[in-house]
Amino acid sequence: MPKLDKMKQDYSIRELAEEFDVTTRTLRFYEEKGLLNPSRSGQTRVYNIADRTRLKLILRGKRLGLSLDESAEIILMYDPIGTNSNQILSLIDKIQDKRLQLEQKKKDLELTLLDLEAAEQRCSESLSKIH
Amino acid sequence: MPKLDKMKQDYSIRELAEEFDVTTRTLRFYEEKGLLNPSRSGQTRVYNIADRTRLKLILRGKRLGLSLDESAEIILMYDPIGTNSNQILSLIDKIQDKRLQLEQKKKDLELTLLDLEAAEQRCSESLSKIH
DNA sequence: TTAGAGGTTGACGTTAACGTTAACGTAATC
DNA sequence: GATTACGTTAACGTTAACGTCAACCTCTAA
Repeated sequence: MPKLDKMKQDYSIRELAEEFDVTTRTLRFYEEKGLLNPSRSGQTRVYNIADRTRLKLILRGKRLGLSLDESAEIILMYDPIGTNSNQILSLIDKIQDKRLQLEQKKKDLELTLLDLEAAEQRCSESLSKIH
Repeated sequence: MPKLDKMKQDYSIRELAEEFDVTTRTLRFYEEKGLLNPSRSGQTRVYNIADRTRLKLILRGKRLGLSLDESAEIILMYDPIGTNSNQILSLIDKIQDKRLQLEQKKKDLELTLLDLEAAEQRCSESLSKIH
């Protein structure tokens, strides 16, 4: 009886690259740096849903201005690696650190958005003066 | 009668560098790239309060993961350069574009924060299970 | 069987954002 | 007048994150 698993999905390197609008070189590069670990069919890379998710997180990190190393660090935080109390406690510390950093980033972002809003406002006023 | 102006403040390159925790090389580099334009006393650079503000904005941009060019672009949006309607309209467009980009960035940021929160939660639960 | 579309591993090239060193000028201080 | 502290320009070095070849495999369709 064949095991039918609708959820199981594999992707070629090209499929994944096109979906996320990156090059295959990028995917190989991420693998070199230890950010992705696709399995192999012969020589050929085979990506599964978990790899896809990791890639998504990496690219989200990039959009936030995180380095690949930083994204890798954060992704590691999502996985329950440590098994003893000390490891978990140290992980909690690291998570809180990152959260603070990102909160700071969020504040900077909001300030910039406010500045842009004000600038747009001034533009509109200039326009209405010109009539 | 000497003009006493308490607000007028000048800074040496070192003062500014130390205040913002960057190197003097960085300030000279920003000038090369057209991001700063300090006046000169002889050969020596003299920064005023406006230069300081621009630097602050550049560094804020960096923390957001913006490139220097992007920051320069944004800073230009703060100044009312265009004087005719078309220029102003085009500026408003650009401002709105940037705002959308930054809003997207903010969403990504918030997602990441949620993920980290969840991760921390799981850690805490692991801990309480260990007891 | 050959042409084409996919994959692979090197390995060198490129850009941004500075770091680093050299070689020099100047002003105060010991 | 030599050292020290600060400034200058010029130029080469460095790192991250890929781009861009080249040279090669492998399967399938014409």
